[in-house]
Amino acid sequence: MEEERERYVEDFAVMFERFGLPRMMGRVLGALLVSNPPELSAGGLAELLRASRGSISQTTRSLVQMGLVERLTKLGERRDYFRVKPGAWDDLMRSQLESVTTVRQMAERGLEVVPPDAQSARQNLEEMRDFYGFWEGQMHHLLKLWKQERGGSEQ
Amino acid sequence: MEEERERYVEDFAVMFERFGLPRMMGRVLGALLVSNPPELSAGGLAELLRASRGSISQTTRSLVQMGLVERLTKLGERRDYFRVKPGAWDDLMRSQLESVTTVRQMAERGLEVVPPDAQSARQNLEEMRDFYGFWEGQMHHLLKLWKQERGGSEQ
DNA sequence: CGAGAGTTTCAATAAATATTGAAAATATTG
DNA sequence: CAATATTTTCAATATTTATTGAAACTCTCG
Repeated sequence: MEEERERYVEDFAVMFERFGLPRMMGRVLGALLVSNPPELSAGGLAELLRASRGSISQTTRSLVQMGLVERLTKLGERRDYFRVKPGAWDDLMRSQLESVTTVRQMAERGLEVVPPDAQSARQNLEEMRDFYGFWEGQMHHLLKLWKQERGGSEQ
Repeated sequence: MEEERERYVEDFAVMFERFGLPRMMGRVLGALLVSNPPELSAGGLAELLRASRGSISQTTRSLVQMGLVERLTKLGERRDYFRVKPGAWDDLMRSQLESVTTVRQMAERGLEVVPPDAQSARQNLEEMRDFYGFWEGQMHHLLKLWKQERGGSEQ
C-alpha cells in the first residue's frame, strides 16, 4: 500500500474514532474501501495494517455484525476474504435511525418520570420527543426513497 | 431525587455512552432534563449525582461547548446555574449533519487516492459519496423545515 | 486420519480515558 | 481589602477499552 493510501486509511480511522468506534474498525473499513481488488483476507489485512491477527479477527467480526463488511470465500482457497458490503451505508443509517428511536423513547419515559406540575421539565421533554419523532419519520421516509431511486438493483 | 428519576438519569447516561460520549455528560444532561426547577448549580449537580466538583466542572464545560446546556446566573447569587439549552436537539442534529459532510468528503478524497482503473473501489466510494451527499442535502432541508414549523419563537 | 493453512479465543498487557480531590484561581460581599 | 463562596485546574489514580500473541481450534486436502 503506497504512502498516500496509508495516510487515507489512518485518517479514515481517526474519523471513525470520533464517532465513538474503535480505531481499528476504521482502519479495516478504510483499507477495504480503497483496496484493489476489493476483498482482502484476514491475514492480508493484518499484514497491510501491521496489526495482530487477533485484533483483525475481532474487528472483522464486529464489522460483519454491524453490517458494514461481509465475509466471502473463494472456490479452491481456504482463507476467508472480507469486503465492504454493498448497501453498507444504508445499513449504517438504519442503525442511526434506531438510535433516534431510542432517544425519542427516552423522552417519552422522561415524561412518565417527571411530576405533572414540573412545567419546564415537561416542556423540555416534549420538545425532545417531538423533535426526535419528527426525525424518526423523516429518516424512515428518506431511507425508502433512497432505496427506491438507487437501490433497485442491488442487495 | 427519588429512586425513579435516579434510575432514569443513569439509563440516560448509558444511552449517551453508547453514542460514544462520556457517561458523566449523560448524567448531567439527564439530570437537568428532568429537574424541577429546570436549572441546577454546579454544586447541586455534584451533590445530586454524587460526583466530584471537578468532574462536574469539566462536564458542564463540554456540554456548554456542544451547545446542549447553557450557563446562567441569578441576581443576588454567586453561583452559576445550568439548564438544558432551548434548541439543544436541533444543535445536536446540526453537528450530526457536519459529520455527514465529513464522511462525504472522505469519500471524495478516497476517489482521488484510488487508481483510475480500480473499478470496484471507485464504485464503493461513489456509492458512499452519493449516499452521504443525499443525506447532507436532505438533513439540511429538514433542519430548516423544523425550525420554520416549530422553532419560530425560540432562540 | 494427519499435516498444513488459516482463524479464533482469551489472558496478559498496553494505552487511553474518566474521575477524583486538593490547591489555585476567581468573583462577590461587607 | 479581607473574608467567604464558588469554580477551575491539574496531577494522581482508577477504570475502561483496545491490542497483542500464543495456544487452541477448525477446516480442507491428500
